[in-house]
Amino acid sequence: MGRSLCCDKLGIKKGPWTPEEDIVLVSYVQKHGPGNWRSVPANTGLMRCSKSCRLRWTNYLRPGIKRGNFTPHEEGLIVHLQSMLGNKWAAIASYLPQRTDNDIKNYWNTHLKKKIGKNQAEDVCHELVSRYCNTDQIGNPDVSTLPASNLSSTTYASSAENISRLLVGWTRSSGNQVKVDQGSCRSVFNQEFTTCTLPLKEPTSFALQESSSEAPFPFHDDENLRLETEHQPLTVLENWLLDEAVGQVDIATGLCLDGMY
DNA sequence: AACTTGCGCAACCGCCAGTCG
DNA sequence: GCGACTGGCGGTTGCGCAAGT
Repeated sequence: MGRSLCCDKLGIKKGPWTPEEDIVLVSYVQKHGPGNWRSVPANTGLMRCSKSCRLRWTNYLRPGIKRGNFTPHEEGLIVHLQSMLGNKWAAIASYLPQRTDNDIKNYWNTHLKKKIGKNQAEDVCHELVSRYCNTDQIGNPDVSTLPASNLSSTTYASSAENISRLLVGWTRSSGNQVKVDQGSCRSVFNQEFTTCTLPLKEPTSFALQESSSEAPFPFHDDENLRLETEHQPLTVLENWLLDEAVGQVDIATGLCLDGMY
């Protein structure tokens, strides 16, 4: 038998936190700062284990937490990061500082996983990665171009560093190009054109720059893009745009504009 | 109105890694 | 080096509520 868990101790309360308990915990943390959770139950009289106190603080009471609906931008970012990092919710959360890893995990499990099939999500996100990230000299995405903000805390900073290391392994292979025309798109795989129609209901709602027939993709003929040749990536993109009800997408960056236009 | 079903989310569980004596 | 302890993380559970019948 392993050692007993703290929450197995007699008298330890489980279940939802009451407002009174929240007040006690917040008051204590405001006075002493987060950390040393072991001492929290002992010094506050809370009949909760230290782990429960820490979780309650980090997932619910911590200042700056944004609750409520996820924006299309956040949604896209989660999908994108999940495809690169897998279920590393803490790492993903480091790029959405106002969201907790628990929130992101819940949102993924209850919304995004259903919306986007596994393979589809992967492909969509490869598309998004191409647009979110600048690349370094050898084609690796530059994580610094991701909208990671407010990385000043040590936890978030170290997570961001971990992501940077993970991203090093993500490289682009050569030989594929993609071009987009307004209302339709075509992809080129190893010199072979495959065309898939993009039946935009309202093409003008997308932020096509200028009046050029070619959207300003962030990569050009002389750049390389990793795409699985057995897929129709832009068909996936099409589904993304139509099914996810993303109102406006900047084709150049892949960013959901979320009412910016 | 009563009951059932499905969903969202807060909280718990178990494992792991780091630290300390 | 070793074991105890703590904090962090990802997976899972179960309660409460809304929607459907």
